[in-house]
Amino acid sequence: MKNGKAVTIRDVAKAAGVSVATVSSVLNNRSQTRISAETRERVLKVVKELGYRPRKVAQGLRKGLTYLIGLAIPLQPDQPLSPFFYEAVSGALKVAKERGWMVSILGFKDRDEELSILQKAVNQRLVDGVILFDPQENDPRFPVLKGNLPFVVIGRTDDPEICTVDNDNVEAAKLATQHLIRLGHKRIAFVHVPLSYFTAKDRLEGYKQALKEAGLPFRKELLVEADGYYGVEAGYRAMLSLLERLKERPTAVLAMDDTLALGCIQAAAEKGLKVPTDLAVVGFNGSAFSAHCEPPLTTVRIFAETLAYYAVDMLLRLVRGEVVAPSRVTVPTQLIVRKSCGTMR
Amino acid sequence: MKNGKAVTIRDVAKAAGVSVATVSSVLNNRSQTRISAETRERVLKVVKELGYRPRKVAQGLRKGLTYLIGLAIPLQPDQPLSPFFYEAVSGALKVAKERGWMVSILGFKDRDEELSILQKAVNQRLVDGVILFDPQENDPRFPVLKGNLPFVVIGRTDDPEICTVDNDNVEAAKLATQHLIRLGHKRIAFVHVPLSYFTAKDRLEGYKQALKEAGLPFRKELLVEADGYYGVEAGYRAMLSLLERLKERPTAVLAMDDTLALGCIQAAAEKGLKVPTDLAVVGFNGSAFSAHCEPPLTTVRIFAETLAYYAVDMLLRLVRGEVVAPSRVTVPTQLIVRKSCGTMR
DNA sequence: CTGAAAGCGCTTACAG
DNA sequence: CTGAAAGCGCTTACAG
Repeated sequence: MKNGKAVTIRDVAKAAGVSVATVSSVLNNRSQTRISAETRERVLKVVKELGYRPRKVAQGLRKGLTYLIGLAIPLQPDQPLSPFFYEAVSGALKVAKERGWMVSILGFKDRDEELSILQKAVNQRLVDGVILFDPQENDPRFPVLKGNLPFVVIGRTDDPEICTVDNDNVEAAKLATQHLIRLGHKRIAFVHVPLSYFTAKDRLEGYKQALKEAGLPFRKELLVEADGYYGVEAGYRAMLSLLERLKERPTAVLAMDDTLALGCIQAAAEKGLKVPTDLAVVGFNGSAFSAHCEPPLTTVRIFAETLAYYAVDMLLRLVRGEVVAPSRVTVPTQLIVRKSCGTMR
Repeated sequence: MKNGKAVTIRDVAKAAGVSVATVSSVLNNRSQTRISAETRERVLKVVKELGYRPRKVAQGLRKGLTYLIGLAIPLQPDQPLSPFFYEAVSGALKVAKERGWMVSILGFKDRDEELSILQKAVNQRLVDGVILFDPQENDPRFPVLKGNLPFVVIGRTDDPEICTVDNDNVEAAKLATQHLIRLGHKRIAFVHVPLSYFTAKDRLEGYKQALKEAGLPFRKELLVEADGYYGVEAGYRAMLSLLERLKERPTAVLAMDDTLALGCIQAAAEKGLKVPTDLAVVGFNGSAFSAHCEPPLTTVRIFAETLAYYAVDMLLRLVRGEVVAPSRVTVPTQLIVRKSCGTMR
């Protein structure tokens, strides 16, 4: 087939001396149509000889499918992607491949671009379904997609009709906070992204619950919203502003993400504070680098690959119209204790 | 259109009282067919009202295109992707979007899987073209693709017929080595991936040239091949074995990648060596984390986003049959001096 | 057990 | 200036 015209089902049919319908039936193992063993064998032989494989795009047009699922992922050239999404892509790819689907990255730099890309995906039927990340309250993406394109959200939503895959973020943050409390900390800061994100909301809730159960007061002044969503710089700025603002500084900080935690460590260093002796730090995600920074980061491991695996699995069932009841899957997290949180005070 | 059947070109034609051919001509601005201003306007109005957008997959079948380009990227769940690929995806997405193409990730865990995926891409016409990374000598991927599917390689090849986008890796490694020499180093180790990769070969060449021009001897014992391709662990093991093997230890090390460099720093620490005082370290890539590790890493910045941008641009021209002469594009690099290489000895 | 025909949603010569 | 027809490469009822 090198350099030649691509071989089509027609070529196979001609070479095998049967109709294209027969070739198709053999290849798809249609139960409706019984094919004699010898015909089937002849067809299969020719298929193998010619190296024929049905064109996905042609099957797709006929079946109304693109065999493509889209991952709506933030991609800023300057601000490199969080390892979280890397793992997610990897998990998505895994299921997709198993099921004969492909994964396309729907990259965007802000919410507006994301919305326009999703709208385009709907209009041009670019993909069969979409995976969405980081849901917010009144998420503007849902109305664009609802009823038009199947989608699954990684995270929590307030709309019970939407399929989601999420961690128990309340529990995760609670465990992390309890760990710090057990080490003797009483003033624990919390660095978070905007609370309109359910993930931030849930983790704040877990943080509060842990304090409450330990009989510690919740102090609003120990909360900081990172101004740049995620990222080292954002964490750095958040921690710096916190340290400058507070009369009595915190002895520990729980950061919503490893990159934010890294930024906190930098800010602390700049203020002459040593981690973990002067400031205990705990992050979220358990990204690869978290084990290799200085000091190694205590973190709540989020299994992004697993989240994405389940999400795509669910999405593919939606695409096939298999799921009726909206499902919500919960993936466990895991506290990884390293040096940055220190030991008993 | 919510929940209803998707609107097709037929619907538009009917609503506008014209033929589908006319709608298509209007939408594609065909120069062959002159359409009267009023017809065009009427069609455009209906298109807007109905929110019609031609289905990509249908256009594709007709034009023999998938409007999809594939990025063949290593993806091991356990070993998270290097930031290099992140940036590359981002660059690829940028051009693709500009030109109305989509990007699909062709993930694989080893060379065998990569080959089988590429073969599948050829047979099933999954994509219109492919971007390949990290070329080797006698690269087994080229024969699979050549003549069957357009492709562009990020890196250097020995086959002049293949389109490539690359850095001048000889020059880059030379500049980095010269910098270390200028700081007073005479025993500079080089941690590299297998030399069958052209990138490793070229960087070794630059390293050698710098030594030679400075009148320093090239010592084979200062070379180490990382056993795990890239990654912190691989760098750690490489450096450890080097330190244990050598009687007289190096005062500096050039690592082929930031993750390898990070591993070298860890190994050094374990052996009681301080970076940069006891050991100067220089990496490659300039990944985001390189500015935030301890100490901040001196590194040769590789602009993966730009590499991918040019590669996809070139690939799209190949797909359209525009490029005749095989092209090779070279993207500049940049030495970023931070703390890990230290100062004058 | 197998084939002829219709059709998925477009675009493109070709007529008129 | 515009439309009828063919066709991209498949799959799927439907005949026979």
